[in-house]
Amino acid sequence: MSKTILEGLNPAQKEAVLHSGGPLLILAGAGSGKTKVIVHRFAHLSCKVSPEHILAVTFTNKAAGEMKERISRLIKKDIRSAWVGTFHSQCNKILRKEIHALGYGCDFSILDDSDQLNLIRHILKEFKMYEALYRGILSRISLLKSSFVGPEEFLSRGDVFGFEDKIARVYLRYQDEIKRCNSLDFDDLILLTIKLFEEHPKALKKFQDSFQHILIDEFQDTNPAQYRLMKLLAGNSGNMCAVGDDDQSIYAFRGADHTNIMNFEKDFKGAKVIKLEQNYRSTQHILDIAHHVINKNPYRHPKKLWTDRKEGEKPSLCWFGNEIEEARHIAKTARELYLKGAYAYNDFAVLYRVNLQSRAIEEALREERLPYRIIGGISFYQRKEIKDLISYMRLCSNNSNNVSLRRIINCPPRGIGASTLTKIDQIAKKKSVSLLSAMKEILKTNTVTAAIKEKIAGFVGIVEGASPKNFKTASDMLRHLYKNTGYAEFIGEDRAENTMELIASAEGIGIEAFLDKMSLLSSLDSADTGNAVSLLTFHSAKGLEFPVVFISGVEEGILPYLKAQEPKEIAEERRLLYVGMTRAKEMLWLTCAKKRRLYTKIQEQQPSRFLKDIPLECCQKIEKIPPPAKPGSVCEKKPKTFKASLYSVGSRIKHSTWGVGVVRDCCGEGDDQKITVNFPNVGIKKLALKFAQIERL
DNA sequence: ATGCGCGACCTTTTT
DNA sequence: GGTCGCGCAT
Repeated sequence: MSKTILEGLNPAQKEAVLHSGGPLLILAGAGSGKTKVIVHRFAHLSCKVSPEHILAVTFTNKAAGEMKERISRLIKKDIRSAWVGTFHSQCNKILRKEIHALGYGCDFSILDDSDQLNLIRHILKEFKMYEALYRGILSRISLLKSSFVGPEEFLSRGDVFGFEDKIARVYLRYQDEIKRCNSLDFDDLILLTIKLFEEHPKALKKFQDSFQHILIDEFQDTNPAQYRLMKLLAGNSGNMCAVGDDDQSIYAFRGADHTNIMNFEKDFKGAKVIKLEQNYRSTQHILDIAHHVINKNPYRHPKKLWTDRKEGEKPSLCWFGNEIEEARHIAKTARELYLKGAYAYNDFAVLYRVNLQSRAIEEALREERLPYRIIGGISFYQRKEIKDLISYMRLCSNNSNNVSLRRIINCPPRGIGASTLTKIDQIAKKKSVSLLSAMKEILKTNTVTAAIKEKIAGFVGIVEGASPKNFKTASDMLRHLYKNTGYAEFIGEDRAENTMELIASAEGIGIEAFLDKMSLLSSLDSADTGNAVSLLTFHSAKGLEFPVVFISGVEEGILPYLKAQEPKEIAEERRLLYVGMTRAKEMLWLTCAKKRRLYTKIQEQQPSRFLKDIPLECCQKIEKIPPPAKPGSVCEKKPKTFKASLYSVGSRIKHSTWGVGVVRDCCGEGDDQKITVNFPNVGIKKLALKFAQIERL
């Protein structure tokens, strides 16, 4: 058993896995086998203590899922019930059992960020504050919460300008409001768990005893609250193992504090520190330029990645007239590599700083007929119809959830508008009850017209008729709601399809479990299957790797982004580039454009300051491609028309002698049609349709 | 109560 | 270029 656990590990990894107990900090460079170490360490520990006594936390469901799977494969045990999960899901699990000690009901709802934004907007309106900055306000509040600054304390700090004062008032109100809704936001999940432990030592003791070892992934991304929670749980044993890389800290804007890494050794005296510097992902050339970029950052744990893989091709740096040419070059290069047969579509990734950059790239890829997928865009679960139906469910299972009620009270329109809602709100406040209870109150009185009463009664009827105890599964409840709320008639065909998909995904799942899952799910969790070029931001690229990576827009204003001004912010932008570069396994392109269209303005762009830190000799070529001389003469937007060919790119065919292959290119028309096919065991072949004996699969 | 036009506004976002 | 909220008109 123990032998397989150590198999294939290098000395540093082995040391990390075998470390017997006490605080351990693993500084794991990009591609150094970080997850492997955590998985193997978990397996090693589980030889002595049972898996339920190990707490392993990650930031994403995806990471947690992968970790679970790899662990159970390694130790050949079902660990589905083990404590391997995200910070938020672990806290949810604890709080569902223990939150009554803090005066909440255990049926609390979890607000997602659109719920939070709606609430903030509502509060601003109520305060007659017409700030267009509600997004900024929410993120301020979240930052304050995750660093333990309560509204009262924030208020007492005072400030002369009054804006902070306003935020403090909104903050206070926000906190009261969600408490009244028996709801928790993501920060509360962490904060209330801390509160529980700090105010109820017995509860803390119980979990401290239970968790004999703690493993934290992506430690550089923890915020002060998350770190404090982990320190509490580690208690005196200090059996805490944190794995992270300060060079990959790119979430400071969300409160992540990578100085947690620096503080670890202070907080845990005698902590063992192990560096993982051998990289298993990239070629030496890629590591070299990445190192030149990151090495300029002050305050980092010095480390230098190395590899014994081949040197590979030198990364390329290209410079184009505008973002369209840049995108075309990327698409063309990808296509050429693909046609050579060396790479599949999903070996390519195009990375960018801001989502709007994807537009030009998408267009170019379509022109080249390369399939692509955008990772991390708007997710299925953020669609209005999905969120609405979930809100109905939330309200029905937690009648105090005013946030959900506000969302759907007039959706589909049922004649309960702003004025009626205000009336309901006033009554709710006066009697300090939930909005739904206030509506029921109104029905008993004669304070509103009969017409409005009827509408209110209709809504209350819907909610009461859909009590969760009436249903066995989440899908039953959704089906019922979809019909009885009038939603079915309210939405169009394509949206109806989405709701069907939602209902299908809820099949056989309990209502509470389903709601938890929906609250704690993210866009990145949805399937990433399919063979396609990936388009994604640096942020979404973290933790991923691709044989061929294009980094677009390496320009001042994009990377570093315009809004990054402070040295701290610039340092984070630099880390973004570093994260991007270290995604590449074999080939890496850095591209820039002289002119770039941002929204409606066309801007002159300068090369990024970060490029100056890369020695010339480290790059294979610096291509300068001047913009076309005559703008009119170049095919502006030649709408390429393709005859619907029997054999489209990507389809599979069978050849009489070479067997099964994948069509990589089609050209010519009519009798002249030729296709390029890659036969895995034979290679690339060009076939004339007229002669070749092929059959479509 | 709803529908429409105008203007402001844009990062990144694991939960 | 697209979204979202506001204010005005119906």
